[in-house]
Amino acid sequence: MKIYNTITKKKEPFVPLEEGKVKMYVCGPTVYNFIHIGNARPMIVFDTVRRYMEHKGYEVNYVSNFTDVDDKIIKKAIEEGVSAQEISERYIAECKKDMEMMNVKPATTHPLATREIGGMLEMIQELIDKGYAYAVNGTVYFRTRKFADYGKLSHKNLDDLRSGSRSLLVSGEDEKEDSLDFVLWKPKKEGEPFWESPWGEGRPGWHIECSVMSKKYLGEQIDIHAGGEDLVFPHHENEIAQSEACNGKEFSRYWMHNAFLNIDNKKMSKSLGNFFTVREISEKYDLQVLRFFMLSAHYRSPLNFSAEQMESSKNSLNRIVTAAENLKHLLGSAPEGSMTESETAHYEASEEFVKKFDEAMDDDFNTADAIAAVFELVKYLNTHTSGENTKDYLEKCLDRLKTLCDILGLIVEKKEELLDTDIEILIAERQEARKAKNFARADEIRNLLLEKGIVLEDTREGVKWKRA
RNA sequence: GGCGACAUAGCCAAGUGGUAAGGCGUGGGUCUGCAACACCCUGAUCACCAGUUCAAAUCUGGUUGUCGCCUCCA
Repeated sequence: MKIYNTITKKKEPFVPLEEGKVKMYVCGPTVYNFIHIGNARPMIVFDTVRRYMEHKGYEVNYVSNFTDVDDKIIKKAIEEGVSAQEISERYIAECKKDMEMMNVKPATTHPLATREIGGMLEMIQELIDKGYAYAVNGTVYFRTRKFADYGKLSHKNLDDLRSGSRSLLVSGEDEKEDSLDFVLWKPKKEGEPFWESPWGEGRPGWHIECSVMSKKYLGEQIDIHAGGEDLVFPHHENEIAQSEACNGKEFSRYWMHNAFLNIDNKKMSKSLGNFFTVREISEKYDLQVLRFFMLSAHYRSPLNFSAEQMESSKNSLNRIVTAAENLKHLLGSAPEGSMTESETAHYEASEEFVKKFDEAMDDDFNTADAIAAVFELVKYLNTHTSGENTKDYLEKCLDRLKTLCDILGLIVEKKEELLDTDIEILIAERQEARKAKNFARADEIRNLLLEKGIVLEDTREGVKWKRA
């Protein structure tokens, strides 16, 4: 398995710190509103990474935080006249609902920044003791000049950064020893949530959260640290500085970053206002469609979101789901017995697509290629299954398809829902009408059901129905 | 201004040295009472120019274009 590592700019073979185990940290969202579809990309992408690793037999300890103290949360709380905690709790709950609809597995641990203040105070103190941080007027800064490797992740030229930021210097910033120094602890402002600290009442800087939570739940060294590409600098660069200065060892072996999601070829951002929330999308589409869309491109390529692409994704996903449904339908009337010789041959031949799928995923999680393999399997199964096949064979085929889809987190098997009695009666009546060649009545019933969201299909093995 | 990425059919998107996967869409056909599903057929020489090589979408240089980071942001 190869992973593209931002820090080396190369695909590297994945070798875990501890055999059979993966320690993975993914930077989570700041919860001051419903998450938007840009937030959803890393969630879906890295959930898929996790699923594939688990499929390969790794025990994955997956940690993803919620940043629940931040200027924007405070601003929103003031607007609504409620506490910051109320805001963050509300949107954490909503975020979890969205994740479930996208079939993103809950993390092993979802730590909250506000519950980890103690650990942050400890790490900040340790950094001060080691000479990597200093306090000025209630603010604690990280001393970037002291950390020799500063810039190794983002590959920035520090002198350029310094001269660039000199012109941006804001008042109050001149208390820093160096323009690149960043905040570990900031003093409270009136009306803001705060905690006691040796440097005065205040709250932690953003970067220190992740260093502390990663250390607490995964240890001083982890296998993979992931997030959106915008986090490379400064967030992840700063995390490395904090963690490595404090712990004296390499923080994370692999750094993974997903590219951005654009909307109609423009960058999406909260400040520009051109964003969709996941919740909005869920009103129009099953979020499985969104998941499929996200996986249809490589995670390191920019992806453009548009209505047209969602329609296309919907149809594509439908092809896979239909194939699974067809298999299940055939299973209903399939004869018992073990696989015949030709069935065995076909089943073995379909292994080729599994192999192609694995190769794609092994190559830095090339989900676009993996999906192509799924489609090839779909076509193969569509062509090589019929009402004459044995139950054994059909079950194995369905299982093979489901296994691949499950790695991608795509649900192809809808829950069995009982038909309302009324609908059953209508289907039966339509069958009578068809027998009597009263097609006008048959079509009338079919359209009636369609309006209720029930789609009928007449197959050789009887009438199939599904919800649109 | 500094750093970096990308440019493949109508749309999306793999492929990084040996004569272009897959999906959507389009058009035609088979099946079906019709429809749906499925299946078959239908499409690109890979932004442009120059070079390296027996051989390049794939390497090198240049041109043009799009985008990202450098500031809170997934």
